[in-house]
Amino acid sequence: MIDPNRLRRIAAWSRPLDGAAFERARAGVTERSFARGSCVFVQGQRFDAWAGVIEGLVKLCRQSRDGKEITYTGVHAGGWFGEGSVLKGEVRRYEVIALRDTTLALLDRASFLWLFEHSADFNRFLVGQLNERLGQFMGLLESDRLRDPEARVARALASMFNPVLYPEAGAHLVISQEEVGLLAGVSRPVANQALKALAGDGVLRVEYGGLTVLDLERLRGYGG
DNA sequence: ACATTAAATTCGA
DNA sequence: TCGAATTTAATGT
Repeated sequence: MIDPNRLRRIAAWSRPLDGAAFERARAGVTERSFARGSCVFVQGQRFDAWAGVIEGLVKLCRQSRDGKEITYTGVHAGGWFGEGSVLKGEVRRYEVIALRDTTLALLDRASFLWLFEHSADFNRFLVGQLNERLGQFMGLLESDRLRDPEARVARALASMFNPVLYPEAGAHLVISQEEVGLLAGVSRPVANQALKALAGDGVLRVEYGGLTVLDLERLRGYGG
């Protein structure tokens, strides 16, 4: 069974839980590693666990009929995803790909539902998370500049700096420009240009193998 | 696609 | 264990 301190470290939601709920979470969490490029969850498969990224980076995406791929969002260390599919007990509507070597924590469906039924603290976290995602998707709908690479990159990044979804994350993120491109749905060179433009506006700073956000509000503004 | 530069790794003392 | 040399990864155009 997972060490209690490790669980607290990798799962912000576990920290407010009381003794019984915390033990239930402890019993339900397992860890699993995925190689870069591998598929974590297949679209259409029945999904039975809620997942959190301990280390690495995954993207949630969907193949449309004409073969084009739509990336919903990227999830990096500290982020949890899949609550929708677990709650509704329905098949996955999207697939999850590891963009680099990644370790996930998995909370099995039975434990998730138990916490959902018995823990107000757990529900508080869930509601906050769902609300934040709703806001993200409403922003997506409003956006009229989805074709502009700068806006796409800005949106992809802004979602990864969401302070509710990533309570631990600072302003710095380790991510290559290739990974930015995969998340934003643009080529690596285009991602490079977009990042440079954003850096020129003083919204962020690009570094080797990563970037630092200087003005999150303005970064958000690029998309919606 | 190619050239450049940063970082990680290996190897020899 | 230190640092130079080599290899790998990321960036810029």
